[in-house]
Amino acid sequence: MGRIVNIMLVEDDLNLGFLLVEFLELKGFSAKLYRDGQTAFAGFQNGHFDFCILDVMLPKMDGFALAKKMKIINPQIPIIFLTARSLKEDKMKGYAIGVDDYVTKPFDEDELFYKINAILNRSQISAGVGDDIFEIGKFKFDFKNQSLEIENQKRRLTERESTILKLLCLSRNKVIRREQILTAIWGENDYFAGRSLDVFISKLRKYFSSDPSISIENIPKVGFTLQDNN
Amino acid sequence: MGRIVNIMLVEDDLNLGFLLVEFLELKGFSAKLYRDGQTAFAGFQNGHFDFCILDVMLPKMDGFALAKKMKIINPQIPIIFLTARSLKEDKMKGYAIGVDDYVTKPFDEDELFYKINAILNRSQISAGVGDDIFEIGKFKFDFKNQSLEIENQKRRLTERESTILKLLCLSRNKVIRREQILTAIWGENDYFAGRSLDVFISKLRKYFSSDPSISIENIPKVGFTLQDNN
DNA sequence: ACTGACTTGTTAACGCGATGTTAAAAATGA
DNA sequence: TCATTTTTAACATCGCGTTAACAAGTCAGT
Repeated sequence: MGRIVNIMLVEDDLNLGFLLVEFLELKGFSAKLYRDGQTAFAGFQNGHFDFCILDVMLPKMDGFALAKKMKIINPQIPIIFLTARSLKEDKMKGYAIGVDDYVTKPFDEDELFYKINAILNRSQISAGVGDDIFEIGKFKFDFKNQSLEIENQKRRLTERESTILKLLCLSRNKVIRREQILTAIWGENDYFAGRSLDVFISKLRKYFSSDPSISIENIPKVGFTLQDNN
Repeated sequence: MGRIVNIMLVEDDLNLGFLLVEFLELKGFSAKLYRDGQTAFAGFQNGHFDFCILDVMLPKMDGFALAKKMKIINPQIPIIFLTARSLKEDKMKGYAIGVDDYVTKPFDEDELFYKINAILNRSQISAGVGDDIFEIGKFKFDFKNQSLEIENQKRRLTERESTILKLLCLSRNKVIRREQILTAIWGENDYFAGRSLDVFISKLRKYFSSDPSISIENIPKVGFTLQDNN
């Protein structure tokens, strides 16, 4: 794993924030600072972070809510909470969500660094986001270029189409939950987001209809699965 | 496979030691207590532990030395240190060895429990523990993907079917009470929920009917048991 | 062993929410 | 402005889970 580890830092105290970013970069990480929960979540949807350090108290959306939504999109993402108070209740709440560790302010930078390493060593950071090119049956799907090729036919996909197809590809032959797609793309899973998703699934099915060995199947009340029998 | 996690506990204070073993077993782990570094290391060489909780101050061989030797044998083994003092140098020393976390005495048992889980969740053995894949006779039941395979046949299960089957698997060859299933799934155990359960049991029996060594038996007025004679 | 009340086994039918699909409206962006 | 993409709407369909209905089993009391 020679790749640089991307860390998301969410902290509304900018003094502390910049200090930490500087420290993390000194230690060889790439760190990006967000100052409230909402923009952080937007950043998480678009970017590709390997690790998150969240203040618990945040404007717009608190650390718990933020962590919960991020865990829906990527249940594996390691998260450390920064917290001023060390109430047991708070900690239990965090651990229930799946938070990896707590660091109580004021904290020691070196200790934070070692905790990050301890967690990274144990989490097999998914082999990068790779080249984003997927082989699906006879098709070749290029996420970056938003194109879907078969033999000499080449079709352009839209933003939503390719994002959804990528999510399906990343868990090919496994079930991906509706909720996960909805949170990843729309941030919310209300009724209309759900219907929109169904529309895109319908479109994707049409694109793959020429190859019967590829199918996008519905698991009622749960989600979808991209089946590739090759 | 829902294998039980084996924890090694090394603690020379026997009061605390027994208390912890009891707590860990209550939480569903299997725990073995050692009271000094040497015998612990001997036990580690012979036994098959998934997780270690070490006191730092130990007779014969201190926690650091012990951890270092264990890491040589199995670099992946998760280790948590129990420590009375919270000196920074001590912690750094531990993290340098590859320790996963520190817990400072006096500590909260629940917090220890959550830390263990957090570490297990991202460690590789969790791939064997929390993966929710069960072998039932010749069948392979994948809870997350809601599929039941035998040889080359693959059948999709519904939400309810798989939830109930998972409960049965978790107490395979033991009795699971009707009430327990009803509360877990329907939240209440009224007449109709009970009848629904019977319907699903009937369906599951049908799925397993091709393998006579698997049976779901009723214990009248109590519950069911999934018997696997292999 | 017989009865009667209760529990469980099994199959079928129904209702309703979830999904499939197409088209129109709204948003987006040059 | 127009062209493209996305969302909303509208209608059709499907299948899960519940309920019903009946058969079979269990057990206590006599």
